[in-house]
This record gives sequence, structure tokens and C-alpha cells, in this order.
Amino acid sequence: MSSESFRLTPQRRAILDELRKVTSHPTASDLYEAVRARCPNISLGTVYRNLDSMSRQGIIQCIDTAGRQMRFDAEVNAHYHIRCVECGRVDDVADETWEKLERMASDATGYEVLSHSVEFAGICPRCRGQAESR
Amino acid sequence: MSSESFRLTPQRRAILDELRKVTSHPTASDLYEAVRARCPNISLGTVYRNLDSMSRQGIIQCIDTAGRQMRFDAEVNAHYHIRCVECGRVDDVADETWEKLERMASDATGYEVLSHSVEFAGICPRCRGQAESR
DNA sequence: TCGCTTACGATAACAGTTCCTATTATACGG
DNA sequence: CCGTATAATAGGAACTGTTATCGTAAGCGA
Repeated sequence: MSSESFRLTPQRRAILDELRKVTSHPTASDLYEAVRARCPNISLGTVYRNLDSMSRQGIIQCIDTAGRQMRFDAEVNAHYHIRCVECGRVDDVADETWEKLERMASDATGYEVLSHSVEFAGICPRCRGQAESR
Repeated sequence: MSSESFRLTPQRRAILDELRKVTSHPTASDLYEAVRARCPNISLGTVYRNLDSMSRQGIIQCIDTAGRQMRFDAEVNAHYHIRCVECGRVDDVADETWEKLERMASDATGYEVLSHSVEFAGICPRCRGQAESR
């Protein structure tokens, strides 16, 4: 049973490396830009394709926040994010103990709850600094 | 100071009526379809334009969920939603007492937290029924 | 009624993402 | 080490949801 055979191409390796290098939850085009230093003529489609396949394999996580663009994370377990409404940057908010939230939501709605995410929106320290100096 | 003068046009009236009629958090094109029964040659741009202006006035709420499309809500106060990963439907999860969450997130990240939302993902009772009968 | 503003419908533009196709390159069996 | 099957690639077209543009129509105050 060949199942799925995945080749570790230079492009895939580069994308994964760049994603693991940062903690900034980059977008696909962020990664495209970063990877082009190593693979100058990689195509944006390749970046998308590999991000998609790696997230379906559970190697990476894609973060579907309220913003316009999808973002990606090499950390598969973290679940809570905070997004800057000025620059779109996404950071983590560490904390656990939320199973009771899902039970509450399930009881209240009758849904079978598969997962949940908490997203805070605010101004990140860097943007706040810039706003104050304006 | 004229500030903003907003005319209650038939189109705007129709959009707002349709939105208030349902609790299903429709998308812009859902509303476009619904409104066309009353305004047969309304344009999609008009729907978007009015949803945007009404949400900026605080008359309605737009829900920027993880799905691809924006959704809208005539209820301005509700903050917690649950989304069906099969059909995209969005329902409310009622509950309050979350200010401490924002304080926790702010302490943990240094952001100035402006708002937050909790989104659960699951299977709604109707889809679950269909899945079972397959 | 006149003139100004707001809104309209139609359609083009746009951004992010996905899809398509011919070509390349990788893993694997011999 | 080579040949072959096939996954993956680059490049670009297509698609989707949304926003902007433009010329026209309609409501409102003077």
C-alpha cells in the first residue's frame, strides 16, 4: 500500500525551514518572499501547495484568523492567538484548561464540537509604540 | 455639521429586513438572493455597500469568521459564535463573564486588547443527522 | 424648482488562493 | 548505476469574494 509518498524536495524543505525559523505566523506570501532567497524561482503555487499538504499531514498548522489572509505555524499544538488589528501580526496566547468551554458550547447549541479557537484583537507593542510617536 | 446623513432607501430597508428576519448569520450573497425577491435588479455592490455602511454605523454586526466569506448579524451585542465545518452555518453561543480573559491575554502578550471572539467549530445538528443517514 | 449630496446599477479592478499543463526531478527496482 | 514511473515543479490562467469606479437617478433643503 503505497499510501501517500511524499518527497522531501528542496522547495518543501525550504518552506518548512523558513516556517520553523520564525514565530511570527507568516502568510503564504511572507514565506514565498523568504524562501526565494534559497529557491529564487520557486512559484507561489508551490508554496501554497506545500503549505496545504503539510498542514493536511499535521506537520504544520494553518491559522484561519479573521484577517484576509491565511497564516501558518510550525507549532502544531498551540491553539490561542492574538492578532494586531493594525499590522495583522499574529502571536500566541499560551494557556490550557478549555475543555469545559467546548462542553458548554456543545450543551448550549446541540453541535458536536470538534475544536475551538479564541482570537483576541488588539494593538501589538510595536504598533502601539509607533502610534505614540506620531 | 451634517455628519453623515443616511437615507433609508428601499434597498437598504430590504437588506436590513431580510437580515433581521433570520438568525442564520447570512453571507452577502445569501442576502443578495433574499433581497432580489423584493428588489429584483438590486446589484451585489449595493448589498456590500449597505452592509458595510450599516456595520460602520453599528446598526448591524459583521462576523469575520474563519471561513472564506464574511457573515452578517442584525444582533449587535452577541459575541460568541459556533460554525459548522460542513455547511458553514454560524450560530450563537450565549454567555458572558469574559473580561478576565482579555486581561489574561493582555498580561501574557503585552498587547492592548480591544476585543476578542471565541469561535467553536463543529457539526450542526442538521448536518449530523444527514451524516448519520448516509 | 434648482442644485447638492447620497445612492444606485453595472461593471471593472483587485487580492488571495486554487487549478491547469507541460516539464523536471526524485525515489526506487533491477 | 541506470531506467522508469510518477510526484512535484514553474508559470500562468482562472476563480472567488470583495471593493472601487463611473455615469445616472433620486431625495432633500433653500
